[in-house]
Amino acid sequence: MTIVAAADGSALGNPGPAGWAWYVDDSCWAAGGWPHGTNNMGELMAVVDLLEQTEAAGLAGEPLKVLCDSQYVINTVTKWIPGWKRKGWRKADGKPVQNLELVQRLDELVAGRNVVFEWVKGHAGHELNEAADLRARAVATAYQRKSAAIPTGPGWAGAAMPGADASAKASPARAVAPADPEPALFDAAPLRDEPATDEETVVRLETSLLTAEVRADASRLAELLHPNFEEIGASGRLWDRDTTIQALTSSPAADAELSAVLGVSRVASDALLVVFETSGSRGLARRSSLWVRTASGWKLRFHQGTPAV
Amino acid sequence: MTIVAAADGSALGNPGPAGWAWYVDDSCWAAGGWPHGTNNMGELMAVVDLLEQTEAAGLAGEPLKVLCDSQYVINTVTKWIPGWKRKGWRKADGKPVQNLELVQRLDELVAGRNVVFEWVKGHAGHELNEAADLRARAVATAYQRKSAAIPTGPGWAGAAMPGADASAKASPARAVAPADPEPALFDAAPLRDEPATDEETVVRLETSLLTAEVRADASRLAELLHPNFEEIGASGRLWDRDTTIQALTSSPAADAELSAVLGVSRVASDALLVVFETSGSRGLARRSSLWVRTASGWKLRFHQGTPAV
RNA sequence: GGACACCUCCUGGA
DNA sequence: TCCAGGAGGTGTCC
Repeated sequence: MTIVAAADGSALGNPGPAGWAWYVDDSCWAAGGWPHGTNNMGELMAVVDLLEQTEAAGLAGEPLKVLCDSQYVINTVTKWIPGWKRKGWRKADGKPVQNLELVQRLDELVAGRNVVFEWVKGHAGHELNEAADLRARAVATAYQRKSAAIPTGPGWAGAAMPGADASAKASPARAVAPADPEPALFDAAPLRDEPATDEETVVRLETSLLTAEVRADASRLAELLHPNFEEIGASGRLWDRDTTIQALTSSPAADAELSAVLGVSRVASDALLVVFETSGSRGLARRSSLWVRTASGWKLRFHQGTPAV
Repeated sequence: MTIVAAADGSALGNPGPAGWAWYVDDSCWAAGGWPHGTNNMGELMAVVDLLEQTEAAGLAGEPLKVLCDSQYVINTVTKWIPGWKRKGWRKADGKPVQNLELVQRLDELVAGRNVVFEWVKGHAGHELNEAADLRARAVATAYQRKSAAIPTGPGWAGAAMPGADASAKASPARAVAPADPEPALFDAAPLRDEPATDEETVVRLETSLLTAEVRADASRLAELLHPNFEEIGASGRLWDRDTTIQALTSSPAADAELSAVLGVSRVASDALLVVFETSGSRGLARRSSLWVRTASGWKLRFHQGTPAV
């Protein structure tokens, strides 16, 4: 039989704490989210996860109907992707497509599957849509409260069970009940994808920039340096992005190491300032780095170093 | 003396039988309503009538403070009207502004008057607000019962009297000549001067920080330096806010001047990065300043200087 | 310019 | 709990 599921996303403040969910019935739904995301990331991820879980459950051959209130998602998958591919994942205006990773996952997942998308008006009383909405919002709220318990749902029952195999499928309608009779609504935050805080992320990135490995890697540098990156070096010299990448890759040896992080502060919702010290062949230097969050992650926007007496 | 009045509206069922009222004291208040109206019509009309009656009483020159629990009314008069005018009385989404007639009356009435609006939380025990609320609701209830008697209040004593004219003003304390040539001290959106861009503002502030005048002024410094201000000085020394203010005020002489602004970039919606050069007794230095916008204006969050070869 | 979604805030009610 | 009257914004695409 055709599987019918609703998918929805939520982002408090947008961007802000975000959640996604898909829902078939009370014993078959899943949800997740991020400490910081957009409404559209949520809308996309809800569909991506639905496709992944049905596939993992061996239902890739089953017709699937996805109820979705986001025209962005529906148009992405049914209209816009072919054009974007043709243009190297560029939009009509030449700028890169947003949420590219999710969009490409969606594109691959949908290939060869029997899926139809149906637009439903949001908040109009459609039962499945409301159920997905509720669960997506619950996750966003949990992230907002920095709650430990993220209500992720049972997923596709049977698929989630490591032991599930063909023999188990003898049983009725929708697979086996999980060993735990409890519907398992609230999983403790799974350790595996414990989201690092933004502060941790940025310090990790900062540290990586001091390693020879990253300094030798032009594409990694290009990922980490903001398009408008500038730097005032410890010598007082001004550097721009291209010059910096060129200089680093041509002599990547690490010449200083991070000796202390003096502070990591959020100076705007999407900007973190890291103040730290390095020590190396040229002595102690105090440094600041301004990291900003973009659609494709945290980028170093500005750096300045000053030799310390 | 400054007149202080509360204004409030009420609509049973919303929309439904509706009332409005303003209140100064038990002998000076007015109320009215409609058989069918909205809460916001009531909130607007309460202020409109207050302005009309004070004007008719010859008190247009008197400072007036309006206590109002409706953010809709306060934002309308202090923030949104200029934008609506620019867009032909359209809202952000292109649809027409609601309650247009009342809004335009309010706009005309407020022009050239010395009015301040203060938001008070509804139903939080503010005496004047409760008194106005009571009277607005009484009118709405009267309309609901199709009562013949609508409690409209005494109005502005004397003003409501048809015979009131200039000669009557010999009487009490308040009142000043309405011919007052004073132009409008209304503190919302001064239309007269083009607002500076954020970039201009921040460069001006940055420049002012290099003057002896500002460096000597602890309270001005306290205004300009963010509560979490930090600095890496050109010597490599770390400074915090208090230490900086103390050092500057104890030896405020300007020891460098701004020789070039190398860039002003928005790194977040409320954060600007200024990169510039100074030259002074200790030679050339390249510097960066991170300014962030707070409720009380732009504040310097971080500064770093590096001597240039 | 259009569309869908995600919100934020205040008030008024039943 | 539920609903309505009002405004502001962002995320995304065409």
